[in-house]
Amino acid sequence: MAKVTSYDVAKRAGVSQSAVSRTFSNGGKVAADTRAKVLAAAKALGYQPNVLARSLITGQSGMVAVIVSQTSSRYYPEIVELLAGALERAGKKLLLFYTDGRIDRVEAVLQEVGKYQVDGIIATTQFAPDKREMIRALNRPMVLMNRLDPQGEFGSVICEQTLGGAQLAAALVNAGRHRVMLLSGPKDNFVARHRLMGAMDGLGSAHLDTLAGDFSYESGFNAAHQLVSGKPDAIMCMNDSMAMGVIDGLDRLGVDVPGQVWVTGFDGSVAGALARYDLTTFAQPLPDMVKDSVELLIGQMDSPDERPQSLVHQGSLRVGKTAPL
Amino acid sequence: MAKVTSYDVAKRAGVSQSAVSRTFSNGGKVAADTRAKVLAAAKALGYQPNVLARSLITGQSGMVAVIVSQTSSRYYPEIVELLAGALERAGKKLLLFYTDGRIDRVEAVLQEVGKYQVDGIIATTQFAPDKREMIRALNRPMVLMNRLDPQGEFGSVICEQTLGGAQLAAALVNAGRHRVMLLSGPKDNFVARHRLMGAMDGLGSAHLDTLAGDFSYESGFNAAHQLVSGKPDAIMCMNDSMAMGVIDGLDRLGVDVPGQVWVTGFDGSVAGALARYDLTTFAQPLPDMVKDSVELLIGQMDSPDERPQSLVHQGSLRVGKTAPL
DNA sequence: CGAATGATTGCATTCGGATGCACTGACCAC
DNA sequence: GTGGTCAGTGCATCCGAATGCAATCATTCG
Repeated sequence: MAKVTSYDVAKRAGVSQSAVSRTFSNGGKVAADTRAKVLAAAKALGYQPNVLARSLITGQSGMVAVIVSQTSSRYYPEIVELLAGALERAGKKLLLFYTDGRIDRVEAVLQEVGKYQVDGIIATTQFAPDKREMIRALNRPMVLMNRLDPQGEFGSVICEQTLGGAQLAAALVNAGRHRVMLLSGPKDNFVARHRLMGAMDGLGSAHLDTLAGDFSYESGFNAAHQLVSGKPDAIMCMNDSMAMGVIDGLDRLGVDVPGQVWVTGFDGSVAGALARYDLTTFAQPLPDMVKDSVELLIGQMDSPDERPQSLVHQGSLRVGKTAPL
Repeated sequence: MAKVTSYDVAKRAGVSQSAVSRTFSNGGKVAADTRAKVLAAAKALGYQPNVLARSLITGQSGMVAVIVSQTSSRYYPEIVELLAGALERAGKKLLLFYTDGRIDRVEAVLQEVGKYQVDGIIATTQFAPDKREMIRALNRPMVLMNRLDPQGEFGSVICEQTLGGAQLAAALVNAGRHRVMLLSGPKDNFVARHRLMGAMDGLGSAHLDTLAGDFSYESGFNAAHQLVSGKPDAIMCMNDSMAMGVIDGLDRLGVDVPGQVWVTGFDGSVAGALARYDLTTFAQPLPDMVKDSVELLIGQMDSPDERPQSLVHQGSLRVGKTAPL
């Protein structure tokens, strides 16, 4: 009922605590019948090794910290869900941290992460440059998702954002769109900046103007009015959530999509693919990216001295009905 | 750079390890200047107390296990996200477990949970009755969300499902719907069963037939054809995800909602409220439920001997355009 | 001025499990 | 029969922090 320790099991099995420990850890040498006795006793008592105690010695807790910035983008829950599955398959537990997107929260979160002896970190958050030392002090393998580490100190898995933005933009221009409005994401956000850059490159003179959004559905919804005031023939939103918001905002204004104006997103989220939205968007291969992130992290855990890799994925155009390319 | 322990801090501050420990734990008595010295040294070295080591003594890890069954319902990510916020505010870390809805996974997950000395458990999963002993053996406070513990051994926060189903059904009948199809959820699912019961009660003779779904968008989409084959005037889906699937499936079949048939959901999810779906649904007060779950859990942690509470929330009808009640 | 009071502090031990080391036997070769 | 090999085993110690207890010190009281 109460706590069962390896000593309890040892006593019941008539062996030493060491034998119990060896039975439950990997490398241990234990005779078959000893192991059997231990397992029987353990089962009878309902013994479960205390991973936290084990971690004191081994330095391995089996937990991976996942840090996501909780922007209102509906994309993040999708990432977390996929990560949960991938980490589970890798035998790791997921310790979840949200930063609310606020920079000051990042520091607090990093402190908390440091207190738990996680085996690694997967982050989709922005880190201020002056936090670098703090992260280094954590001394744990880390993989950034869709954030680039300019100094290559941490592993990263990104999707070609700039190129994607450019491709999407070029496709619009090729399809005869010449008055394109942009709805940007948070200014300090990595993907937002790169997507925007690419989009502007690809649009060239077809670029009408840029409004500021924050990745949330609401910011798209609210921007709809202003976005169409200049009579654009297309609106490029820097993520799917905002695109959905824009579409709904336009609906309310009586503006037809794609009849009067085209709208595109960016992410390739499950939500954006819902039939009633069916966004034209630049889709990131999220399942692959998640899988790679975990593999990269595991790799870094196994060989800490190797220089962390940076993986770049290519996304692909997803043509939906909001911009019939 | 490497690991900094309380001994390192102690040495640098010229005090004992005990003093360091007392500085960082709550109850400790430390003179002001000692504390200052310790804090200075800790800061200089980048010391963070090792929570896992601490947990060995205190029995408190600061982590709460959240177990969700990953049905394909898009509602679960919303729950996880809210829980993350609420637990964070309570100063707890979230250790995330998915069961994939498979019963055999539940046992594996419970074992894993047992190995980490979590302070408590919040679960939205179904537990087979024979797992009861196993859960009891974990000996940890637990709160069930939208699952009822018939024996009142664990705390629970639920929303009145049966009543909700009945209210929604009655509203449909009152609005003149007399040929109503039902799309059920997973057979062994608590909320699915109760919603269905309520719906059938409320419908009475207006109940045409029931098809089996599994809470996923896809199951709704695929069921659309069969659902309308009997010329119903309304389709009640036992969750929002399926309702969205049904609507999209009907779209493809050229069936107009709500023109030819009304469709209702159940949950009150954020996704279902998207303007292009705008579901009529029975909405659970999820933020309140999440808040209560965490409070209940904390309460159980503080006073383990008190009998766990069961909180029942009332949901409310949300009238959208898929069924203009 | 000596003793009592109370606040700090350090020592030693503890939590639960992993592991280096020395030790025991069994088994084999010579 | 003797020496050697090697699989299994237990002992003792360690991981990092919390805490009961006794020791220390300053302060206050009679």
